[in-house]
Amino acid sequence: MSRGTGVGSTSEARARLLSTATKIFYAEGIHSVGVDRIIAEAQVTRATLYRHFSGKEELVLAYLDQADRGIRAQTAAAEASSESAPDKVRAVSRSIAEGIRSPGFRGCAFLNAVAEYPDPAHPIHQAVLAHRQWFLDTVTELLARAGCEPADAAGRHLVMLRDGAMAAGCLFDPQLVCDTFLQGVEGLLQARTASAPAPSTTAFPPRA
Amino acid sequence: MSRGTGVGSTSEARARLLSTATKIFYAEGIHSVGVDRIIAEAQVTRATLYRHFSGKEELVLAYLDQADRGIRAQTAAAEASSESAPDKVRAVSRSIAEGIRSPGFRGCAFLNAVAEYPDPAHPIHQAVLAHRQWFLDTVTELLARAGCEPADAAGRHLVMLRDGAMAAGCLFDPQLVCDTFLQGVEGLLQARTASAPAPSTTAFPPRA
DNA sequence: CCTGAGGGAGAACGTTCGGTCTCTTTGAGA
DNA sequence: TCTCAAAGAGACCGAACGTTCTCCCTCAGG
Repeated sequence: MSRGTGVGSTSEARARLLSTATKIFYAEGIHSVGVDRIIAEAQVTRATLYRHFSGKEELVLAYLDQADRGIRAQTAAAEASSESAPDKVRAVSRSIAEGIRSPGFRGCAFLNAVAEYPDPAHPIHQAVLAHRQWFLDTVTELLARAGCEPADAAGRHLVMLRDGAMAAGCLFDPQLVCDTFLQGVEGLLQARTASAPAPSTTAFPPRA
Repeated sequence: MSRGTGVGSTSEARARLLSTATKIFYAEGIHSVGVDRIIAEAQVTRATLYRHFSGKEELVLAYLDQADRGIRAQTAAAEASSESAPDKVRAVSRSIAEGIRSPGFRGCAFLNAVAEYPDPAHPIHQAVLAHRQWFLDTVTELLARAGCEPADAAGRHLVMLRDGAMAAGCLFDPQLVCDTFLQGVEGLLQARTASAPAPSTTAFPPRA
């Protein structure tokens, strides 16, 4: 009844469904949440869910797709915020750290999802692999332009630090995790580049 | 004598149950595996499971406890295999890399479990936190004896690399992940130790 | 001998799961 | 005005979930 005013061509119920699924799947996991819970919280009937998605699996895929788009946009924005290639790497790393520090952080949505779908042939598993491949490629390209040699090894190193930071960010003190991560990135940039252009303030040798 | 589900029980059926649960939970996750599956594969009846464990949750806790004991033993063995403190760090890291390279590797049992139990108050979540705290303390102590300063930052850095390596080890080429991890550990040791030269020229070996 | 615990076999519990169904109401465009 | 897709409401399905139960067999210790 009093649902909404000016309903456009884009389905409002579908948007509510997806945003609710995103919130709950990320916060509580996938297998442990039933569709009853999602339709109740989205204030949508059962039939509406299956009108927009073929099943729970497609809803999960839509959730991951939305997370993927969000991360790509966030990364692009961070990349665009700096001029030099090394500073682009730093900006992307800082945006990752901001995510870890933000309230409600529950780790990497993709690492969490793949822990629940270990079968490599499963569509959800493959969606995670695709996202990770994009991130590795993006970051390797950035490091190459920053003069890191060899760029692929540097890219794997940066991804490894990110994975560790995302995994630990909701298990340890997020601030300490972010500090460790950003120090690691700085060390990586300085050690792998020949010229070693440091941003005057923070260096790898720690403060106190 | 031993009432309830004491750890010291010497029951043959219980051992079969636990080893089967370990295998299946690690390979396929926890929520997605029912007790029917476990009792069938362990060739044990339903009643026998509930004679030894109060429920599925206690079985999961026993699974994690067994994994914890295994990792502690493996770490102790690696530690004992070397003389100098820095070499002990290298030996522990190498044993981690061996695990990642070994067939059937499906990531860190604890990171996988905590992805399915995000609630910090849940006993399973807390078991993961306890294991991680032990590992951080162990590794920090080792790095302190290796002359790393400050040891706590170095410990967090090493744990972050390990977490990243364990997370990626079953998503990328394990060999590349191990190489990246061990290079990261070597760089950490050389950069954080006062005695080592550690100028940024030779901090990270460019290529193995 | 008897006893009693451990285990096998399996029925059954109530709940929740993901998914399908019918029927009605709504609201915007032709 | 009429039409039709979107959405609500909710009954319903078979299966799987974790759990409890009864009954019977076996075998070592008293």
